[in-house]
Amino acid sequence: MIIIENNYGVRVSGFGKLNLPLTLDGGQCFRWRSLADGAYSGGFGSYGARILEDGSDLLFLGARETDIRARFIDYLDLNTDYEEILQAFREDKTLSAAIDRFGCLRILRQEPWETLCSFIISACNNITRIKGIIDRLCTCFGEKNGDFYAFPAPERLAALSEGELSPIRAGYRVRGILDAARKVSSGEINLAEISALSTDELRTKLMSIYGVGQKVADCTMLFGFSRKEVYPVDRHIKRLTEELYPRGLPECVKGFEGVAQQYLFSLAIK
DNA sequence: AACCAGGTTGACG
DNA sequence: CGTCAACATGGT
Repeated sequence: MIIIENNYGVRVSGFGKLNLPLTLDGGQCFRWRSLADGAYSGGFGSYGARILEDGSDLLFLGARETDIRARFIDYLDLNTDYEEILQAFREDKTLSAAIDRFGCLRILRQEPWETLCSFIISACNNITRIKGIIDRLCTCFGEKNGDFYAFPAPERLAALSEGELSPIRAGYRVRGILDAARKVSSGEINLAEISALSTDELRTKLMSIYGVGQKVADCTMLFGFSRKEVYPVDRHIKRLTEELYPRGLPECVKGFEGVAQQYLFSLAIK
């Protein structure tokens, strides 16, 4: 991979392929939006940026080079070789067609806290509105870094009452947000420590939070703990899986069920 | 204007 | 165990 800084920003090349629009705006995360010029503006944690595609390169604007090297590259999972994974998926007809259509969808390596909180909000909600709620959550309670509002820390949210969270208009999901913030900030759930747990133990831990069932726990594990073998089942994936794979997932996705899931989810929503 | 949205919970049989 | 309504809000 090559990373060079020039007057405009930072150019990254030689990382293989990436479907940037669908990776940043395909339901894995909720803080990016497309601009009129095709660039994506947004961020994660306390890091904001604008990302522009230039051929097979990426141009990062408005972020520091050190953050791009230390954070954004990993966030976009550019250090992972997807060729091998997708090659195996070719054995399945549906996935092969999805790869032809969508190219290389990468599984973002997001922060556990932001992912957990985001997917609590996602419950029985549509993506447009999820984005709106998270936007308000960040502008109301996140620290401002330049023109980007950081995702609020659990300590900040834990100090709030349900009433104080009403401006974000998250409805009944507020109770879950607060329970997660309280358990995480108090250390009752240590996100760094539990990242070492097995999938089943990790899921159980996450599900001890109010508003976190199996689906939200699994999305948190896939997108926030980089567990690519986890297969979150929402209403779309349930329907598609029963339809396509009544006798179980194909052997060729083993170990990367979560990646396959993201292709199927894209088929369902696009 | 009705139907739907990347569900979860608690009550009931 | 499985089913089911309630939950708060607004996008399409």
